Amino acid sequence: MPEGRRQSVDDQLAYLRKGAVEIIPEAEFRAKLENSAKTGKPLRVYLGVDPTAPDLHLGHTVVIRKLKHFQDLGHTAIFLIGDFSAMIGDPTGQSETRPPLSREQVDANAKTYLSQVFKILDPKKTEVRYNSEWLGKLSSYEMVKLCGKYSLARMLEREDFRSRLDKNLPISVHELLYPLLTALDAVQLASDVELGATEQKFNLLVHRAIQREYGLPGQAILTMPILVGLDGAKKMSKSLGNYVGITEPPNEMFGKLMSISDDLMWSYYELVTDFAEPVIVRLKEEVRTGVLHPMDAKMQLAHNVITGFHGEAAARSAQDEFQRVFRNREAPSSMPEKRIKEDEWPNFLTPGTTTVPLARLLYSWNLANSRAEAERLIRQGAVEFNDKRIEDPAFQVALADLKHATLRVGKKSFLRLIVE
RNA sequence: GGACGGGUGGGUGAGUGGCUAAAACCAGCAGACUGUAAAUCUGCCGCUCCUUGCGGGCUACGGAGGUUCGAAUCCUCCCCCGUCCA
Repeated sequence: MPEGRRQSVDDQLAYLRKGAVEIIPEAEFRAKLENSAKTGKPLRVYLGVDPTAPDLHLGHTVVIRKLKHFQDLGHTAIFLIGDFSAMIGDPTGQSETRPPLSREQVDANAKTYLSQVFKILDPKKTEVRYNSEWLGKLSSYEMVKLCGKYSLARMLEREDFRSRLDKNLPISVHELLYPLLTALDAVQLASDVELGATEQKFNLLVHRAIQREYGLPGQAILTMPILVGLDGAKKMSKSLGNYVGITEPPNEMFGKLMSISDDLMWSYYELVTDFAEPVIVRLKEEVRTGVLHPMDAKMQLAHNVITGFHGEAAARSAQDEFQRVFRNREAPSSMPEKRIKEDEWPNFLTPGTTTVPLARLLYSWNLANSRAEAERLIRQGAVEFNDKRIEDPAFQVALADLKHATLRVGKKSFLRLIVE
């Protein structure tokens, strides 16, 4: 829905509601939109993100895309980097206390975050703020005053704390401070709306409550679903390894997106593409009735997502490559290369021979995490050397055979060797 | 500060002196089947060395010592977590 600056409130509402789980309170949110339409004053909408990891993945983009929607409608998008709060650690969804991040890590992460966020948001129209700006100089007096505005019982209502308490797991006192401190962001920004994933609901509501304590009207909150990771079970996260990073190369993205289950595909359509709701419904129906092959629907999804980050041409070639390698089982058009100088060979050679154990090569080239694993892979038939499957774990490769050799490990790893 | 309970491999969690690189389950990896799906089935799942063998060596049950031919299992001290009491 491009350039909807002067759209009706109903249209805005419909657009903003797509994919959202909850808008609290709904009526107030509508009133804010109406008021904004009347006065011509854009709403101040913010999303706070703690730079806890250096890279964004598709899961992060769900809520960033929603912020983008507000931006499209002419409202003020504020991207808040929690450079201070990241050093406390958000207890949300954590079964244990987070290790604190150092200043250096946070700064480095914040930097890469922004460049990635601007793949989605319009940098010229985005207000970027850092919460160290005000939290960094908060006095202990103000801190105590802030703590006086919320009760322990209410704090402990929160699911994460409850369950940890029940399971006799530790909760550090500083973790209680997290929602309170970040509430000052909402106060400082004088936000009308705050966005977040559903797991942030508690924090967002605390922010609203504290804003009112500080004499502000109290923001509306809009929550988005958590994107399920590639495994189809847990939330997408880097540490679980079930993610698609938004800076990943197109081929990588394509393969990862194709590996999700058919069921999961629809929530990806919903949350990480701009296909309109009716289009998604139609596709779903076509797959159900057998008009459209689910694999083709999934390819279209992958294509669309990749186009957003890398452009149409890259998406197309990723798709071609995918067909080639995985459907037609051909070698990839280009594979990673390992260059090695001829005079380095002696390091590998078995003394007194001119051969080297294949397992050792796999390990040295990072195709296996250990020699033991390399031998395992060979034993299980996962390894091809020059298109021939090797099953002897003690297989020796002759030096002469190594010039312009290719290695394949499993379905996804290829390596071309170039001896210079 | 006191009393009590607990800390095992990526996770959950068995194991109370040798048969335990450590049950079981989950996760993960590979192969088969496919649409590189999912589900399912089969195998693997600490590191290392070689002569690739039901091979050798090393490391591992919070930490450090000790007892013992032998310790995840017993003893001592320490660290960490929780519960109750103050």
